[in-house]
Amino acid sequence: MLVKGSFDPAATEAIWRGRWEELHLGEADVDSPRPSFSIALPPPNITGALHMGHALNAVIQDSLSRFHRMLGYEVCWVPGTDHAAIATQNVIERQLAQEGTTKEQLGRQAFNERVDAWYRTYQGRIVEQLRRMGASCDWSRERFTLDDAYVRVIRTAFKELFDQGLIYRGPRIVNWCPRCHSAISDEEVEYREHHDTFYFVRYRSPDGGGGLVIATTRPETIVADVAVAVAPGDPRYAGLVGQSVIEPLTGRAVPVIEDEAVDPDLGTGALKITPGHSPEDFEVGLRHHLPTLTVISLDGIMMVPELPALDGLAVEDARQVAADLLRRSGALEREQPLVHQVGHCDRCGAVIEPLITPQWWVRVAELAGPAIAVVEEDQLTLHPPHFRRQYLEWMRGLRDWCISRQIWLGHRIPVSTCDRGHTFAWIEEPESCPECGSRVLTADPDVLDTWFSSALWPFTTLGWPARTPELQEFYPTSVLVTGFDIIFFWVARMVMMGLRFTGEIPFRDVILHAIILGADGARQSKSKGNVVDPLEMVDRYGADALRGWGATVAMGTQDSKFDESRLDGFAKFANKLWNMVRLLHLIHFPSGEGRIPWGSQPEASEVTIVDRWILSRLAHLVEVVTTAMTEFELGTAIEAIYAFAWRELADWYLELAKPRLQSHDRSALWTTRMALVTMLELLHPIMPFITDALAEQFEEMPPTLDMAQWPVASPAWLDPQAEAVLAEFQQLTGGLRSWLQDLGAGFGRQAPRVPISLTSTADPVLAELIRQCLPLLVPVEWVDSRVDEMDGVAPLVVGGTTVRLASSAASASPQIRTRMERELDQLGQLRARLEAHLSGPFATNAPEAVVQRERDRLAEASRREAALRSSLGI
RNA sequence: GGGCGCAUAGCUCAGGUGGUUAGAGCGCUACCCUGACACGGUAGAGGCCCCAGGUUCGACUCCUGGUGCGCCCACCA
Repeated sequence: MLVKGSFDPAATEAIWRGRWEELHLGEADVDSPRPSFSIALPPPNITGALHMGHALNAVIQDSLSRFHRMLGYEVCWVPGTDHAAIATQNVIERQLAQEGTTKEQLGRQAFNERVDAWYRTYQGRIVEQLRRMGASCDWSRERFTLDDAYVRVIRTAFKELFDQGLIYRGPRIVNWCPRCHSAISDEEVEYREHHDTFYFVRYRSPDGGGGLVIATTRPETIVADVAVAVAPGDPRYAGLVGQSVIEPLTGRAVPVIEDEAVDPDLGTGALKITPGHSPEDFEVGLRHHLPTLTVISLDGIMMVPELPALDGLAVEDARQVAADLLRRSGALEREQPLVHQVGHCDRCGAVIEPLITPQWWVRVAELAGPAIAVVEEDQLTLHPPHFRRQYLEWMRGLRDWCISRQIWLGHRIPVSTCDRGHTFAWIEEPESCPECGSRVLTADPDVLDTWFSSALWPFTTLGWPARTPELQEFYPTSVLVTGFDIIFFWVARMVMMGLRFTGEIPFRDVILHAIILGADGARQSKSKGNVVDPLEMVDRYGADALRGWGATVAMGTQDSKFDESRLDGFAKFANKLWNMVRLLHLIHFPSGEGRIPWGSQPEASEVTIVDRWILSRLAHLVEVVTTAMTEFELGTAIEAIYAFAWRELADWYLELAKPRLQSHDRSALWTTRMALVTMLELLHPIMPFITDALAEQFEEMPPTLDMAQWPVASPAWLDPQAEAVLAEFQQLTGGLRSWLQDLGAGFGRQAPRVPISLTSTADPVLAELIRQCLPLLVPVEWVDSRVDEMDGVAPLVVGGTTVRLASSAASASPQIRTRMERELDQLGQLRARLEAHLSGPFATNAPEAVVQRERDRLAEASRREAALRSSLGI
């Protein structure tokens, strides 16, 4: 198995995906006595394949799932996909446009077939991508927001809200997208900066008097004005309030009114009121019981038969024409450039046209209250915490949610009206009116906002509205992991709906992770060509490497540029792990297969200081990783494991233990195995493939580490003495290596060893370690010369230890001399700084421990300085 | 207009209840194909931790004010 000296991710991953499936690893058992841990996967939109943002999302959830399995939880991670009505429709419409056709030409049925084909393709792709990344979802519970059961659930939820009066239909001003030909919600409006013209237009009095001047960016809507409003008490217009002025395009008289919404400092302080085409004006109109006029069609075309010059024009064109008309009539007094924000459809980019149309609304005031309370009371926690405030402010300022869409794709609004005017919601499509029995029914033509169905996801996937065992066992879910861009679209609404329908929060913790940008720093999008396919990354670096990357960026608070080099680093790490286990494996089985045995536990007398050191480091690691994983800090966890595995276990412990391992030293074998296996267990949630493949090389392991118990370190392993000794040893080794490098000493196998002598140490344990182990790491050999016989030899001083290069060549080496002089210089500066520091107020004000540390450093510096001086003969 | 986040090595990013020697990956330089690994080893170069004040014995870290970048919210026509 480990014959090859390099890790082959593709082969390993295929094997382990198969094993996990055979073990039904992801399948949750509702009857399990274990405590439950559950996650509802944010169902990816089936608008296309997954990108690196989805990969990150899946990695976090899978790591948490596996971690909790190891902690002994029954884990239920429900996967699925979202039909994403308006988004998918747009994608397919764009595709049709490229083919030179439209959905209308195609017809409903052919269009639907097209959509189904699309869904089939991408559903498969998405599931494949998740599997390849190692996602241990419960595939037996996979859901799609358009499947039959889900449809029924949505109707149930809708009917309930409808019957309770929380859903109503009414003509109100909405964000209308003329391109999508549909209303959209406030959240789907994206504001962009526009550089437009501010037109100052005079409305005269009926008697020909001066009247007043209003300022507007939309002169084409003057024909729909029903009033002019000024701020209450504005002295400039005092005489006009209650009078009329003449709208200058068609000459209608409109009243001058007062309203608090008018800011006297803006424009001229007089505001034309156009309730049919402006949300603010609509409100003013309601307050003053003004009529509404509509002059723009659902296609964004002017409808003003009384003014043929404008009639039939697109809004943009009509604006120029209207300005022209006003200019010629002299009513346009002034024009100035204006920078302001204009709403666009976030799906297609078209400019939003506020229009009055009948739509379906959710009364959110009643739903928002509990959703605010659970966050205020910390029943539900957002991570990172600054999102809490964002959530609360949005929730508090919430206006009714427009949930009807006039598009083809999506869940139908389950409402019909009979010919006698009875309107009712249903779950199964009815044949007759439940009130009067009439069989002449008209079904509502609209479909639902995708987010209405998404809002029900966490409990619907567990079987709601039935009181299923799944719901009992796994709801509320434990944690929700999603990108912070959909906190309002989705998270907030799930909280409202969850509380409404189940009486419980839908999840306890919400992890809002970064959005992954393309390497160019822009949002990933197909049109920009900066989308990275996770599968491509898996093919190139392996799934574990991709997951390692995911762990490091998991809790970033910013958008994160995708950095492929991080995957490269983790691919190399995986290879390193492979070889670390291979080292031990080759000792037991030099030429074949076999499982590494535990061997017997060593006697205390067999345990060396190096063994004690690595176990102490291991104990720290268990502590750090456990805490980090519990707090969702995957980045902290993997960095700690990486540093331990490579920088401590491989670089130092294994190098030092090699000869003992080769002679089958009981303590070395046992310690190596303990360190390796524990490290693999800690790493398994994040990098499951390689860790399972390597754990399999050991005896007495479970079929997968998911079934292993999360490691607990023995407190007895903590060993400050061993850590202190090794720290000095490491420093000494590093120093010696530098010197030898300067000397040009060869490190090759046949290179001659440089003679050194140990002239003093404070600590006998350290002395023994140095004698035994230094030559394992550095090409040196011990000679026993007395110091006074070694004229001018170069000393290396670390702590209480001095090692001398016992060679005249060494001391004569100009590089060594230069290095010594440089070091002496640095030490002088350091000493001066420390002395100054310690003689100042620092010594009296700082805590004793800190001061003592500085004193120790000063002593160390002085000692080294003296040794160098004597050696340099100065 | 309000709010939030970020500014640290060439690039992408960690980090710190304030302690004087700030880290990782990738990249770069030199040497080494050393019996687990060249997807490797060793040594190294590279940082006024955005700027200016303040608090403090001590600030990259805390406070205030700037600057720059990004995001969210908002009915200023």
